[in-house]
Amino acid sequence: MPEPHNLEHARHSLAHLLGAALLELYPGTKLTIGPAIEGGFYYDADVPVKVSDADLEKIEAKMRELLPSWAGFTREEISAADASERFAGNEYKLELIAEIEAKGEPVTLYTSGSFTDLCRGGHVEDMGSIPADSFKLSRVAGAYWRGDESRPMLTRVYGYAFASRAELEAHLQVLEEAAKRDHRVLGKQLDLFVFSELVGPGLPLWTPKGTWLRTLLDQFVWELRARRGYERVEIPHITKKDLYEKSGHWTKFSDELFRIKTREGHEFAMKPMNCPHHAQIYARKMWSYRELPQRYANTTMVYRDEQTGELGGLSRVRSITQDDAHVFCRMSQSKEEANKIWDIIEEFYGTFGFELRVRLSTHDPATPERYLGEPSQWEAAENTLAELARERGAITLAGAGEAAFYGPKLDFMAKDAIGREHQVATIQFDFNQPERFDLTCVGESGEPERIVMIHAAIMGSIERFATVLIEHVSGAFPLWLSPVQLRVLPVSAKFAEYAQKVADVGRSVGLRVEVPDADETLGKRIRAAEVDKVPYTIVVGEKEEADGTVSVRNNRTGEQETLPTAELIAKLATLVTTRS
RNA sequence: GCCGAUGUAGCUCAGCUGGUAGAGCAUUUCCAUGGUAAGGAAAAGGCCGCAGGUUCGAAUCCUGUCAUCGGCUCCA
Repeated sequence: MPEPHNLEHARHSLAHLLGAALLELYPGTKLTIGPAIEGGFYYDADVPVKVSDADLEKIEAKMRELLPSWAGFTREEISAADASERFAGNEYKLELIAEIEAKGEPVTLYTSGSFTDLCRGGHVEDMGSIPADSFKLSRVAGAYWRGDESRPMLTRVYGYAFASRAELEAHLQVLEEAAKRDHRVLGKQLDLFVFSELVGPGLPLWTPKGTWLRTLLDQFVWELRARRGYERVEIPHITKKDLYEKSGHWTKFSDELFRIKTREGHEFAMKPMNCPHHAQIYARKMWSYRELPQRYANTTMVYRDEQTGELGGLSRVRSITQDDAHVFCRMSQSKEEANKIWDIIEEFYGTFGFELRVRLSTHDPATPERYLGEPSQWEAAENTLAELARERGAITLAGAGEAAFYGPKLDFMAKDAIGREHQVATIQFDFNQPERFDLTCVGESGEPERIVMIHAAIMGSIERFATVLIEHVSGAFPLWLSPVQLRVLPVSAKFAEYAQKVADVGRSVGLRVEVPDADETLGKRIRAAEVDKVPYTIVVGEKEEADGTVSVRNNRTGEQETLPTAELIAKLATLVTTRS
């Protein structure tokens, strides 16, 4: 969302102030760049000493100390040569100056207080307009110069900045809310998955409850696919390197491949993707165009040797479960197939209340060498996708240059309950693998015809989708997806038998029901069900047993009612089958 | 992988400047037999991440290592 223009100026001005503070506190510091960002600002500097989070207070104090001596910013335009002299010894600024000069832009300096910085502008008129309590330094981090990992690592200090103290605090509140929804916290609390130091980083272990979640999500996707003619396939998790040499992935993925050498010296790899395997299933025979499309679905793990620093919770792992599917079809069928996949995506994400946005990712005509295949083929495929988007009335973002090297795609972004957007599903056309594996069908004329392959992941990866979903619903899954759907609590042990009877009625229609021992007070057991985010708690005692009823408590709303057992169970069963 | 921080009981966390560990919740047992968000008591539970080093003595200081977190780079 766009923020008031002057707030961005305030943030940028505060970055200057931060730079000045760093310079004063750490002599020998070489400043680089300090932009405004969403929510605040940062400054990247080459600081000769180690700066840690503990120093933030000191830096912030220095900023507040300097602030009153700053007023407006004065602009000064100087020659590149003068600027270079002025920033002699600061190779970062010199690099920037050279770039500005090369672009033919004016070299400008901005001064406030006693601090002058190379800057293109965009400041507040008066530093006095920035409340001293409207900003807060948040953390120190490392960042590569120019975002290039082959270049020096700089010290980056981040700060939050808003128009007022109240807005700053509101922002911190939002962050706190997000932290409460953190899938790592909820995953532990709800007992969904764990990591073991013995198993290794990025290799999640799924508990019984977490496995229910995975299974139910996968089943849902499978139902949507089965209705559209997909068939399940299964493949081994390792393969000879030859497969990836042929597919072209051996070089592209080489750093990420987990390699295996057999005792006879043959080289294998854990699969980092499934498409080549699926292509080999397709390639098993000659196909008539009448038999196409062939649609193969396969939920399976792939393995990628991600750098340890990139791993985090479930959102970035080394064993990734993809709900992968590939459609092998003629180009003329591709639109209809993409349309069907889109239907699945819409129904799937709609069920959870995600708002979707679509990006049409096309090739960049300026760099044809980055793409494989005929320009005419690309154009046709991109037109197909654009047409489809138009027909569906979707608001599509243009993503020129965002295509994969092997074909254009539609990328879907889902907005979650607290407004964050996540890239989720994709529909990708692939010209590369049909070419490399010589995938064809026999057309009407009896001649072989090159086919197209469509990659169709709905969740993308179950791990990543699970993080998005857990945080979206804050751990309170809809009934159909809850690992435990119902907890039956007898008021006391006297009614344990009746509680079991009620549970059995639920289980007979496929509900997942728990009946904990009545060895704690009722209040405590009700609280436990609430904390565990079980959707419904049933309480039974003397009255219910006599009437054949149950008292049910909706743990999402706190409402409760008493009704005949059969009636409640039938109601819940309906909610489950309709996924409402 | 890089920069910074953190690692103490199953979980969440105390443990000041070095003198070999503590709470709450969870667990187990006993009492209480409960009516819609925590009844009471007791017990058990720790290679203070791991390996070295400094020291009479290390959870505490130093080095290395592993893991986690916040970023960077990369990515489903």
